Amino acid sequence: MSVSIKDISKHVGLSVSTVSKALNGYSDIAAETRETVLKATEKLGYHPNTTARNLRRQRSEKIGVVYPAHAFESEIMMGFFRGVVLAAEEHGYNLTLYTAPAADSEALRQICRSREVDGMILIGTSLAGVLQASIKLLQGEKTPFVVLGHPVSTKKVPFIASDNEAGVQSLMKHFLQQGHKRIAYLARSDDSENNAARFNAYKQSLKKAKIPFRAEYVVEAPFTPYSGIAAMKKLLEHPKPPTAVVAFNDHVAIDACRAALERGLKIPEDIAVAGYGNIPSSLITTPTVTTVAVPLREMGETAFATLLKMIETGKAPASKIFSTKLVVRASTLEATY
Amino acid sequence: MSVSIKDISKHVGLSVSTVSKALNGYSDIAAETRETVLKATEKLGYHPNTTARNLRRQRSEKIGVVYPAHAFESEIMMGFFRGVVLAAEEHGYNLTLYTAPAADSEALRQICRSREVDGMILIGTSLAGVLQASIKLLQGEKTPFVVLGHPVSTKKVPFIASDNEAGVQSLMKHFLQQGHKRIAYLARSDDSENNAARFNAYKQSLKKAKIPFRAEYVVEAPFTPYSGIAAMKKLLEHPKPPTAVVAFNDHVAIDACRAALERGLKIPEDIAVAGYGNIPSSLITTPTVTTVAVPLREMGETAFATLLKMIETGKAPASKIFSTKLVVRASTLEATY
DNA sequence: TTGTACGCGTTATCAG
DNA sequence: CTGATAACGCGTACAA
Repeated sequence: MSVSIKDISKHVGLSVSTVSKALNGYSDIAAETRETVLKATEKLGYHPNTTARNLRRQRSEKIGVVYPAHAFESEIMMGFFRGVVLAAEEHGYNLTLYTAPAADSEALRQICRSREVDGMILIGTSLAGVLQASIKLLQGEKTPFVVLGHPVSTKKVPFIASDNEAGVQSLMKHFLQQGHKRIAYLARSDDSENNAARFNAYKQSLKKAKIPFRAEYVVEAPFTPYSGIAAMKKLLEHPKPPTAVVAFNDHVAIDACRAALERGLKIPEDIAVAGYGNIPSSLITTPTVTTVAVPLREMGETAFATLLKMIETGKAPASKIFSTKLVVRASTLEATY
Repeated sequence: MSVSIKDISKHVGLSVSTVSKALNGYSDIAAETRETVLKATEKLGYHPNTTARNLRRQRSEKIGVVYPAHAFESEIMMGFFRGVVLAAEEHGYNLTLYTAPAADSEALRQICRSREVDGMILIGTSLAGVLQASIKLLQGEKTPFVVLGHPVSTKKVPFIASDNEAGVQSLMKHFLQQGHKRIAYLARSDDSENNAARFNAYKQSLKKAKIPFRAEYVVEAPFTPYSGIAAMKKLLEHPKPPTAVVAFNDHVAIDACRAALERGLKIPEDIAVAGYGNIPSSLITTPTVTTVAVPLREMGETAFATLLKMIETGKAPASKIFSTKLVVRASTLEATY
């Protein structure tokens, strides 16, 4: 058994509540008394039992982070995590990890009802529908939450996302200016809202440039390691393969590059490839990958800050959409058609 | 206020304790009574308050994971994390995150005394001394803990590590067989024990091959992003630069490759580079990086399993050292001297 | 300024 | 088989 407030109470001959007050900085405690208590605290090596404190205070100073099962394989997620972790540390909160419930969201409800966290951050991207289901469920509970890395159409749910449309538009503009006509899109329908927005920007850009949309130039790359390789291979089997590829994200783009290189193609001369996210890996592959830079860490920090505000004020702050920045690298650089 | 056991008690007209027993599967409860209680539970949407339960049970079903501040930038750490996360989920435990205390380990003591976790996993690698200090402190507490990814010389502290010596030896053997005479080592003294072991294997291998050790062929690459670039540059300034480089880990090796390529060198013709860890990135860079494969995920899982055993039995299981496997890739492949 | 008493939600013990 | 009672460790109106 650890040393508790009761032990101190006995040791200094004061009541438990006096000790408690002294420790919690109440003003109605004699300076001398406080001194005595603090000394005993030091001497006995007392540390408040957070479980008991939480039970009493009805909060835990902990934030739950819910993430898709394979998050630790995605550098995008890790970028978000970094931000959340940093912000949490700064504000004296700890993080409790929960993998997103594959099917039943019952687990989530349990977490809310059990009050083991003061709020939750849902890191976006998950199998289609799962995130939506989770959101729906959480709306029925009182635990505040924010969604990170994924726009949410449901009103009143604060989310932190990047400007998918503008990001992909800048990419498309880059390709169109280079004279590309056959531009493909490697999709991730699993990541519903993000994909929808990026796909839409892709289509709109084509339309604006009066280039007909071709369904054969859209191939799926699901959220499994190296899925982009198979997707790209399929794309290259087309009799008139694309000259440029917009990948859903950098992981897919990197995979796509590998697949193209393995086919003996030159990047960007034969085919240009671009991604989304500006993850660390996009800088170390050959060729380096042109991408849409997204402030992952900052978004994570903002998600935390937003949640904190919800916890403190009880109100839902506005969602935030971060603007992006085109980063042109070798994978698209030298192509001039 | 959430619905509590008391509400159910009222609703079904049974005492609180009977309800509790029914819910916890005690055998001395009439089947019918249990049925009634379970139904009410369902109807009222009851979920046990874990904080209260933990206070009573004196445990939290949570494991603390302590990691160095920049862990989310290291794929090695992420590999460990994956394993820990998976194992925790499988065993119904949740993870609470703590960044390793930079200086004062007082925070760690607080965590132990406050009993907010049942045990802790210290993910190795941190600024020199910090991990040692933490271990020393934790030994004075009763919270069980294991160290992951870092051998520990202190007896009675269970750790999960990879076989550094054998790993680097296999790498050195590979280089020596190719005829390399000038082999360099990019060190990371911060990661004390791992580095010591790898460095030692490097030196021993040289000695065995009767190649004199040269201090100029050892350069530091601290635990900061892209530190390997500067280290490699320094190495290449040597009038007689090495023909092969053993990097502390894959991140450093990848950096080293970049630096060499930027200098216009060919890999592996001009200089061969090998790393340690077999992280995902080592497979997607150009050239792909020869490395020592380490079962990161499995190590994480084992760390968790070991800790669980400690929690359940109160005894300290043996440490485990995982054997490694040489993975030869393009960065060393074609060199034949 | 200090102490008393109670409650947070749960579980364990012991009578009945 | 069921229920009253205490206890886990802490915080806070209220009384003294």
